Amino acid sequence: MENNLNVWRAKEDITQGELAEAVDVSRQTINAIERGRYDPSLELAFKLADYFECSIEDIFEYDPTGSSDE
Amino acid sequence: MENNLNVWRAKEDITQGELAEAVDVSRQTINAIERGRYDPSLELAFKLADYFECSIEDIFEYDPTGSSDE
DNA sequence: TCAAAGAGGAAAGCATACTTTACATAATGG
DNA sequence: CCATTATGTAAAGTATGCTTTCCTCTTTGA
Repeated sequence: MENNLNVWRAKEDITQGELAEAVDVSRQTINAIERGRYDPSLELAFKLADYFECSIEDIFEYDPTGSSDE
Repeated sequence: MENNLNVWRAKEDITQGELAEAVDVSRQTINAIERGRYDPSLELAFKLADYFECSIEDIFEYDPTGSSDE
């Protein structure tokens, strides 16, 4: 799974902490997702898409070949 | 979080077991999601949307008011 | 010079998604 | 009547998402 959360965040010019507060998770959770340490829950994905007013698919790209980091 | 996975499944006329195999999870996982016992991971949500050739938002509806069962 | 605040990053533990195994019920058809 | 198929449920264990705490680096300002 890939994501361009940092790009969306840069567009809005907000910090990880601000985004974290907006979607009600810890700052470290946003950090971990941007760094690719893990994928968010479906709920958090919805919250992020809601915040940026886009679809989940606009932020996250699922790679069916799926070797987690290729 | 609400979903109409059973409707999509009915459209394709497949069993929980068949869907489970198609998206590579256990039958109980599909069952649990349909029954609302928990939400799928983002990865599984992508696999399901892929399978039904629709968007995640077509299957799952996030309720921001969020009291889990209202 | 250095204390404080702002930004990002990582480890350990807690919460939740998922699996395996097992059992129960209803519907179908020999 | 009995075997099979589809669904629902549950308990125990594993994997993964998330929080809390701590650390580093940079910037600011007295």
